[in-house]
Amino acid sequence: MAQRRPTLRDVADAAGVHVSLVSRVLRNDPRGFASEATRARILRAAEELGYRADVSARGLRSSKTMTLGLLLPGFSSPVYSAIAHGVEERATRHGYGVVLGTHAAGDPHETISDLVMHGRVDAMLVASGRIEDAALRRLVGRLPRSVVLVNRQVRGIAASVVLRDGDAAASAVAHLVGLGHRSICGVFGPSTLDTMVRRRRGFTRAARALQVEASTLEVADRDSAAGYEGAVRVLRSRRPPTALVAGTFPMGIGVLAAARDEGVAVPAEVSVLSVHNDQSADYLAPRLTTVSLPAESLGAEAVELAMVLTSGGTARRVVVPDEPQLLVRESTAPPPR
Amino acid sequence: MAQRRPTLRDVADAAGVHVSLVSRVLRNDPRGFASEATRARILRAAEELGYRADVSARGLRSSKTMTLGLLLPGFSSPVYSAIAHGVEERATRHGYGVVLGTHAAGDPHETISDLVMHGRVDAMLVASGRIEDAALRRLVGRLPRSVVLVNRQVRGIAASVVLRDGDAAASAVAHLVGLGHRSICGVFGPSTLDTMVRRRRGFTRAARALQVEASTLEVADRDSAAGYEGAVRVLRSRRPPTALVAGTFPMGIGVLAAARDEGVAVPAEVSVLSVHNDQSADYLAPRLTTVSLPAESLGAEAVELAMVLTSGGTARRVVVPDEPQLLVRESTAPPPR
DNA sequence: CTGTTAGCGCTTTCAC
DNA sequence: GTGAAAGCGCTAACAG
Repeated sequence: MAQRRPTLRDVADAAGVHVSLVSRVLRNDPRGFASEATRARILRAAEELGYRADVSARGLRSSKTMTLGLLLPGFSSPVYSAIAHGVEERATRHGYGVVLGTHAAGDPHETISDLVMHGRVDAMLVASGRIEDAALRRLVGRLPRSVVLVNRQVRGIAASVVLRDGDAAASAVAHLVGLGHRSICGVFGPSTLDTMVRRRRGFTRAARALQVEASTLEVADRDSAAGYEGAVRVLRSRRPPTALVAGTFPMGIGVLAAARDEGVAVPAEVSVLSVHNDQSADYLAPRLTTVSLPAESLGAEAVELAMVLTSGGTARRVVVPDEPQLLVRESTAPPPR
Repeated sequence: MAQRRPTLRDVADAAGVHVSLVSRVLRNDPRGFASEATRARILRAAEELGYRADVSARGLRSSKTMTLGLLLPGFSSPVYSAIAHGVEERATRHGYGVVLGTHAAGDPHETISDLVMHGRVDAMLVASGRIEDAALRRLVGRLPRSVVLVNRQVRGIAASVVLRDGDAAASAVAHLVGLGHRSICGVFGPSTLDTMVRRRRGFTRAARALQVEASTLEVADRDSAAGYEGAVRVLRSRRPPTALVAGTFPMGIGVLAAARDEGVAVPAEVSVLSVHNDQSADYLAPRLTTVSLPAESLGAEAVELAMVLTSGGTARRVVVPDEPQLLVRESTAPPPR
């Protein structure tokens, strides 16, 4: 039991050939066209011994670790979980491993440089909104072809993947206007997060295009507490809107709670809607209408872009094309009167 | 820019010594007591060059990858996010990396064996409830000292870390009984998940000890939908209980929604309580009373146990000692009448 | 078609 | 105290 893992050597011996040939055959190296007979023998031997290439050895020799680093600020938001899941799944499909780096409290630089500088990873996927642009640019400057921004764009950094955040917000506005609303307020997280900026822009643009009165409120965070706080302020204002758009799903939960605490009926007196969907939307009171964005694709596409980069391709800005999906539930209705 | 990473060789040259000495000094190898002077020179050179040992090379030579594998079924439940976070944080503190393996759809065996057999990791932390006991035992049989079960115990596998699930459920019962409830129902997920089994046992034991009427219902899953479905059945039964305990937080959300849809007021007509807490508890209607369990510690303790194992220590069953915390919010109250 | 020969960057005996 | 040399398991030139 627990014997040592078989090496290339073991396979070669079993097949009666040289290790290098085994290596080539197993990797489908173009220069390794063995005769059908030996090829079969090698494959069988490898199979029988349960041979798996040692990634350390391979990495050392070829300086490809077959590993991607994923930097997250933590798992505070369901979006991060979705990204992680999408990344892991797609990376696996390409034979890549994923090493996790979070930096809830700590210094993101430390995390990144540890991963990259120890030669642990071939590329870094950075899905943290909290690192400043300048710091990010500095980092990318030192590691030109191996950083992909996820759910974020930064001037001067070419490789990034984002969703149609603006369109999602616009679609929320369109839905409300279709219902008859003429006065809508958007509650968004801090404009240091570029998803929030894009959603706010989409919101404002759509409102202008549809000629409705629209205001936005920026709050300090993008969690339920921030949504709650923002909604309280809006609902207590002199002329409250008839509809509220929350910048994130957790914020939507907060907005709903605020309306309840303020004694404002949803959707009878005010409609509520959030950008981004979540499983639990169906279990809120009332069930929250949302605009769904494919967060898992974000991870998958980021991996694809990383694959392109590591194989010498050129960086691009990717926008995941999936149309935002409006999911009408119970929290939106025509305005009162 | 983007120059190649400095090697041991570079540091040695800069310090005017041999690589082997650098290696020993940098690792604080007991056999490497350099004179204070050279020691200082080496340290300075390494610092200046920004030297970081290449993990592949180190792994190849010492067959220690300084990497832990974390197997999750996905990020379906917030508990998995918490575990991942706890693992990552603690592993980093020990200088270990974490590679993620999920198997939402795919074959968990593939994931595990890929990770382990490619020599990617020194140990595997298995936090999936979905793999069958037998399969797990088989796996551990082949990799004796490198598998740690997280949030799960399996007969025949010594290394595991769990929380005080039973006590958490018991504490929920105690709270309800203290409020005056005499008829309580527990809705738990499938008994193939041993957290569910432990919670159900704790529930039943506490009810018996406190001499109240208690029944349990097993539903097919442990998400909001399952909680909803279970609660509907309970609330429509001939003699519904005055209180419901949900086996997980998502189930608690579902139970709340079911009560609302069935027209049963919470907490006036029925009290609801969940095992496990979550941020969003404060934003539900009504705010959900929960029993909090330290899910992040689960990850941290699993890493500690893995450290023990990889350094030749003996496997043990760890129960994270933290007392479950009852967080009373709005969903529990004395029974009607 | 297949084998030989060098290392990748590091740790680890064993010398001096 | 420090250096020399070997080699972890693999891939990549170059031979044949």
